[in-house]
Amino acid sequence: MINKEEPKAELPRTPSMRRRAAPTIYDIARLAEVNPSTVSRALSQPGRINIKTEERIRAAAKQLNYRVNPIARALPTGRTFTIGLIVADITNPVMFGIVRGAEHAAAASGYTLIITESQESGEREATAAERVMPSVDGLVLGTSRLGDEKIRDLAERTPLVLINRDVEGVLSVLPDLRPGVEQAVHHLRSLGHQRIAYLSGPATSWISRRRGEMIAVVAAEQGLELIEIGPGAPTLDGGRAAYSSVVQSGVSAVIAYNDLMAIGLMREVADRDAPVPGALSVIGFDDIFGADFTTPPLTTIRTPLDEAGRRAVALLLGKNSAEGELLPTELVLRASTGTPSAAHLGQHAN
Amino acid sequence: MINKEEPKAELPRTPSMRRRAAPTIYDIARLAEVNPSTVSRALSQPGRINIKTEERIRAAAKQLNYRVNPIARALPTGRTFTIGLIVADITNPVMFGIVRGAEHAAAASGYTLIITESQESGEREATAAERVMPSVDGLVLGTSRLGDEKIRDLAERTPLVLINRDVEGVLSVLPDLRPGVEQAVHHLRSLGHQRIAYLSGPATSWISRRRGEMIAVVAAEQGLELIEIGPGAPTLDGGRAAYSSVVQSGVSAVIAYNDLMAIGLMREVADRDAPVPGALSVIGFDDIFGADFTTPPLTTIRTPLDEAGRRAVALLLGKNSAEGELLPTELVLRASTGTPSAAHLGQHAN
DNA sequence: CTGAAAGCGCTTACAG
DNA sequence: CTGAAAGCGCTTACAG
Repeated sequence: MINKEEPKAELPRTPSMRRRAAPTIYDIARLAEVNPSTVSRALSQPGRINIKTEERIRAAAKQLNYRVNPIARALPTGRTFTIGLIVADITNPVMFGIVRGAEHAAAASGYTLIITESQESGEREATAAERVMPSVDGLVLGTSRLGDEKIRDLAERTPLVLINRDVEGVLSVLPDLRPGVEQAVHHLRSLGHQRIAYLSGPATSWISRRRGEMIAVVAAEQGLELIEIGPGAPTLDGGRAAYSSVVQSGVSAVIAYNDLMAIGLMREVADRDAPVPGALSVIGFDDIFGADFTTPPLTTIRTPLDEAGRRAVALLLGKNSAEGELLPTELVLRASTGTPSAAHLGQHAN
Repeated sequence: MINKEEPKAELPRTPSMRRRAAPTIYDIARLAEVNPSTVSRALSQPGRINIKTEERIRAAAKQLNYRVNPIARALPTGRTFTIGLIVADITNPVMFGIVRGAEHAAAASGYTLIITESQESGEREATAAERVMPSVDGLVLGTSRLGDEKIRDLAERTPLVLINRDVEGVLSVLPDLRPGVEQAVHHLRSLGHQRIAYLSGPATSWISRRRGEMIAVVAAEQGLELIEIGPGAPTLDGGRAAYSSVVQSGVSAVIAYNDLMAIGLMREVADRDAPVPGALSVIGFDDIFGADFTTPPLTTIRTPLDEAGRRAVALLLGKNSAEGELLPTELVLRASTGTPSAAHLGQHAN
């Protein structure tokens, strides 16, 4: 489609838009007076052939400004040197960290990243995976909404690493939620909160359930009453939408599934002219870009997103120095948490 | 490297990690009892062959759960159905909008996006372009740091679209800076500012120069004195670093190259216990995610980033319905701008 | 409409 | 060490 376009009359793109044929190993072979197979060896396995010959070939390649065609190389070898990353929603800043870490790790190993979006749909995620699989050496599912079955099925057909998701027999990079959650719950309790809520994310999100479970465990340990609200969309709007449930629940503090929901909830509270943290203390998860820009700055449980992306790619490439190791979490104390006031949002629900 | 790894003894990944051979058109041909070339036609050019035969072939393909191998298809056709997007820095939230828009537009046309980062280096950008070119049907340079020469050279070898950069004879998507800048400058003047600064971005950024030029033109028209500060890194730190120059300049308001610099500057001012906008009014460019989270929320000149990414891909794919049309800009009024106080940051420089 | 063949640009056993 | 050949999974003139 691109190349078939007739040049528009008004645009002077004479040589532009018309692909110049790239030199191949045959061109080099002719120039260096060797067999193409020798060129291939010289270029892809340095040191394996006569040094003189190799030098001659390299010189010819340089002269022709030759670049290997990765597509042509991929066909016989099955190695594409690209990695597919599938995320639920690129719009979500949580992904930025993962994308960035994954891109850097991939680039550092000479790999290219292909990013695809599933739009929070398991079905679309499966389609995307199938579509991209033949072109990649492996897949990382950044925020899978797929069932365990399907994930195992994919893992049988291609190297696969999961982020924030645990499926028996499949590689994954997972956080150690306990330290961050302990610090958060302890922080709330020491502030005087007695009744708190977990605002959960998408029902299909494994990590949302895990976060809720860990909070439940720790809240019980520390003698706090916990109410679960949700599920909701992992977005600003999802957080805003939870406002009335939060009021009804009678809690004085909420830990949201992620920073986006936390921020959305804070803004809804502010829009109702109630103060944060006076009327409601709010804690998020992730520490995304901008979490410290909010008013008040958001207290949040940081999970190292960059590191997750980086490690997922490392696992995929077999550089699994840290295989099985959990990523640390920690509470980042800012200003969205405080002493519950007598007039907190949920007081009349008691 | 991935497939060669010996399965670790402790991991029960027997069939996992070992690629199951995918079915090919030869498998289908055998099953449907036709020639492979017929299979190819049936699948890639529906309606071109006998309907009965086509149905038989489709049934066989379905039964085998066949997916075309895009790499194998790309070799004879030269069409990869993927697009390369090169950005200076994925870390920069400005890119998020572009990436998102580009990804959506690409996906909508059945294309896959490859993202590469040049890390603000023209040299690395050139390398990335060369590396990725054989695998893509076209390139969009999101924030090119390349010289005009090199860009033209690339454009001669592959379909290419520029964002925020104008090079004769090369397709590009550009903003119409005037309305946004006019509104911003007028806004500052009506607030009582008389002496303002433009905090410029990277010296190699074409759009940074354009923004500065447009501000200069409009400031002159409206009778404001303009000082240029910079160049600086287009980051939070770049904004912070400009603090002392801003103080020295004696201005009461600054328009920064982008929101990141604007936010960085605001935070530096706040860290010095000076109020924004009292001590200094600050305006950014772009309206990135989080620009409305800041304290105070950032007044900024919005440029539609998603739309830029989307349109760049559309141009690349020849769906150039809006070719040559400029993207609109507008001032988003928030709270980082106000009346200059007598005690503004730059007062003693006068 | 369909088959047989050649070719896309590489890699890699197999000989010599 | 190097050449000649086959093959990766497709597509597409060329015949029939």
